[in-house]
Amino acid sequence: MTAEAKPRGSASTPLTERQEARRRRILHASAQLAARGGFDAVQMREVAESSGVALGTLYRYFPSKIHLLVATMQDQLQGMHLTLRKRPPAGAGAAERVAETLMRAFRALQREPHLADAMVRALTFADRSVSPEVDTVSRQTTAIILDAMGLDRPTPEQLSAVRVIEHTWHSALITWLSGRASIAQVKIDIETVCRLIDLTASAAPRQPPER
Amino acid sequence: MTAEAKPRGSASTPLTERQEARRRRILHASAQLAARGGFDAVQMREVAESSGVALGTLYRYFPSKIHLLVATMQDQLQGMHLTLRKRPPAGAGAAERVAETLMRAFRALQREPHLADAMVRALTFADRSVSPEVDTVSRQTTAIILDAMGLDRPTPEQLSAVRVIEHTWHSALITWLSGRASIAQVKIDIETVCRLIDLTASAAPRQPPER
DNA sequence: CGCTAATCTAGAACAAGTTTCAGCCTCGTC
DNA sequence: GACGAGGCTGAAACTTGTTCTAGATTAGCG
Repeated sequence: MTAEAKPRGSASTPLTERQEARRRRILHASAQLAARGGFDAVQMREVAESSGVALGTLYRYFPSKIHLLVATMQDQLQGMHLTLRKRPPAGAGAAERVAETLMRAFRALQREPHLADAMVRALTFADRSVSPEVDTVSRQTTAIILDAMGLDRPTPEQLSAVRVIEHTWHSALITWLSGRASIAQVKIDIETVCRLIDLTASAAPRQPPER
Repeated sequence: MTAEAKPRGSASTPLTERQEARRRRILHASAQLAARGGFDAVQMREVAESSGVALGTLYRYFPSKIHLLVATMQDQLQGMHLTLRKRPPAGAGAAERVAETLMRAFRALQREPHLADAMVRALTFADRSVSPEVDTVSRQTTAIILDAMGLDRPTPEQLSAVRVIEHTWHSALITWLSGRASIAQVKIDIETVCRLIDLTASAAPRQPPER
């Protein structure tokens, strides 16, 4: 019942330097193990040992394996967002640009399919106790897509389209990771769903369809 | 290395009557436990005891908890498909009919949210070893949607749209189950993605756009 | 520097999914 | 009706996520 200050979340306690370093080591170990063997290879004891931290400490930083992997995803997504921003997509329409961006992200994931597996499986398996963290990931993804669309003040309709695109993105990734869809198929699905953007664009009077 | 004939899958061994009964008892116990407490409440020992079967036998019928829950979903989906067929959707366009059908299915799931949780979580968490079973579920879902569209010979484009709808359906369910989206939001997402159907309809020369 | 509370460590312990095994039972066959 | 193969049972064992505890360390503070 004491007002404990766990090193969780965002602004609970500022985290000392050593704590920040520990957290970073843990995330690094997690990503490394995940890259090697996917979700199953990320074993809490191994993560602890591999990052030079006691099991109890690992659990203090990340209250479950799912929390850990979702945090790993936040970490990776952040890097990806920065990378993507460096070379913005070149397509003419918003739909093309979003599709191009997502395909670029997809190719990045293909380079580490096991890591992708671990992160995506954790994300979709997460229950209510991880909602805040999953929500953060979702917001990051939304930001990436809106970036690609070149919007900063989207209409509700456009937000709906973006949500649907995210749904498709996650689910398509899963079907690919579990070997039920080919890379080509994922590409098609992404391109298909991105057409929704044009649909809402015509309804949104922001960018007049001067053609 | 012996050519064992496990009571798995479709056509391995015809399954005797008692075996069929066992299988049914197991699925029933699974659904019941799931309906009570969701994914976590489906504990293999409990399923075994509750269906009057030894743990080893349970594992002979369903090689993992995920297999069991995916099979449970197949079972439930089949029932749902029959129910839905009885009263076909009444909307004018294919998009409306699909949206209506999915919303009807969604309301059915809302009646047993814990069961929905267990099934959907299992479905998205399934790895490659469950691919055939997950694929069956996917085909069942596709059949339901095509039914609602009133198609029996869809174009590749329409199949893409259906796949995207399925993606959205699964992912939207997950966000709802984990409390990150409201029922209203799921409705909007479904309606949004269903607009894709109209998009492909105009491109498909089957139903001439006689206005 | 010395104190106190919080944090960290090592390790045991627990929970639930999964595997294994010895022995009994059932089914199809002769 | 006896036989043999495979299926079923009961129980123990193993794995990995998670929790708990006692003692050592560390951080912040007077």
